[in-house]
Order: sequence, then C-alpha cells, then structure tokens
Amino acid sequence: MNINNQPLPRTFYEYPALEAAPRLLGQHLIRRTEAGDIACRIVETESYGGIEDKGSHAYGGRRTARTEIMFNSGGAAYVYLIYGMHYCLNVVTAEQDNPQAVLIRAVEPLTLHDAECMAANRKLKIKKPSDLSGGPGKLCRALRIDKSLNGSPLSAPGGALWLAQGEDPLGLNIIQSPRINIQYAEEYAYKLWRFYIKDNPYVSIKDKVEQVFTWT
DNA sequence: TAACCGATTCACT
DNA sequence: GTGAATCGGTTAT
Repeated sequence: MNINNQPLPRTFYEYPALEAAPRLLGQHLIRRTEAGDIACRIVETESYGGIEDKGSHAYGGRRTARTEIMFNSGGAAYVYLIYGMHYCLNVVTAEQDNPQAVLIRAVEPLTLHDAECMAANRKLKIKKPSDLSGGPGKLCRALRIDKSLNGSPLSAPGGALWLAQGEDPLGLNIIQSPRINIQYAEEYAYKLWRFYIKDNPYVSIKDKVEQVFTWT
C-alpha cells in the first residue's frame, strides 16, 4: 500500500460532516508518539452534523466545555470519553459556529509494522482484524489516543496526530447504514449517516443487507 | 453537589 | 446473546 505523507488540503475540513464522512474513507491517519509513528487507513466513519441532529453532542446548539471544539472551524480533533472508559476520535469540519464532526469508527494498519505497534497497544489477544481497530474505542486504544489530544490540529503533518492523503474515495465501494448505538436520537437514529468500505475486515459491524452509497 | 447516563468493549454463557 | 465495568459531562436540585 502506498504511504503518502501529503496532508489533506485545508479545504477538506470545510465540508459539512455528511459530505466529509464518506470522503474520509481511504484517507490516512498518522499518530506520532515517542515510540514512533503509526499509520493507518480510515475504513469506517459516522457523520454528526449540526444543531438539528438529535444524535449529536451539539444537538440544539448545546455548547459546553466538552462540545466547544465542535463549534470551531474544521480541522481539529474532538476526543471525548465514553462509558467511563473508552475514548472516541472525531474530525471537526465546517465553518466557525457550525458544530459538525465525523466519528472515526474503524481503521486498518498500513503496514505489518503499524499492525504490530497497534497490537502492542491493545494488550489483548487479536483473533480477527476488527479486534485490533474495528470500533471507535478500539482504534483510540491502538493509537494511544486520549483526551490530551482533544483540539489537536489534524492538518499539520508532524504533530501528535494528523491526516494525510490516501486513495481517492471516489474509487471505493462504499456502504451506507444507520449510525451505531444512538437509539435515543429518534428519527435521526435511522439516518444513513454511517459509511464503510465494503468487505473491509476492520469494519466494526457489517449490515445484513448492505445499501450501496453513490456520490451525488 | 447529587443523580443520571452514554457516538463501547470484553468476558462469559 | 447478555451483562458488567467505569467515570466525566451534563443537568437538575
């Protein structure tokens, strides 16, 4: 697989989350730690967009210390703690005061070395690919992402965490589906705002009946 | 300051 | 398939 360290263009972060979510598939996420770099490819995302989305932390314009970063203009990481023990990573998008973010739900390591580093961070027997980084909490553990990275710029290569150009998502087979575990979101729970690369073994949950996503 | 609960994961049956 | 673990963020008192 081709490793490309060109950062994503800044304009990428100007999209609303619903447009950015499928476009993030196939892009590269690079984590730099004192132990070295880990590079992976994004294979599953969810869009959390705007104050009208009942699934979003920013629903109704809720603006608190936690959600504040979502109201910034796009380009930063939104990292929060869920269920008291797992971190989730989001990419903040759109313009100032429009709270939009894309949850990164699964990644796959680019190289064997990356896979070994991630497995060492997981501290768990890996029986199948999705055990390694198929799930928002799993990938944060595998990449040593915690709340200290909240607000980190993702557009700056060489920082603790950044996004780089991978492959063109227009060439991928993409499935769209309802978002996971947001049953409280009422009618928004059924929106097909989750996107994943078809047949990728690192995807967290596969739909029984898969709906093919087409670019509009 | 108390109560409630979640954009999850894992061990176990 | 089921349920426990676990605690910061949010809201109400």
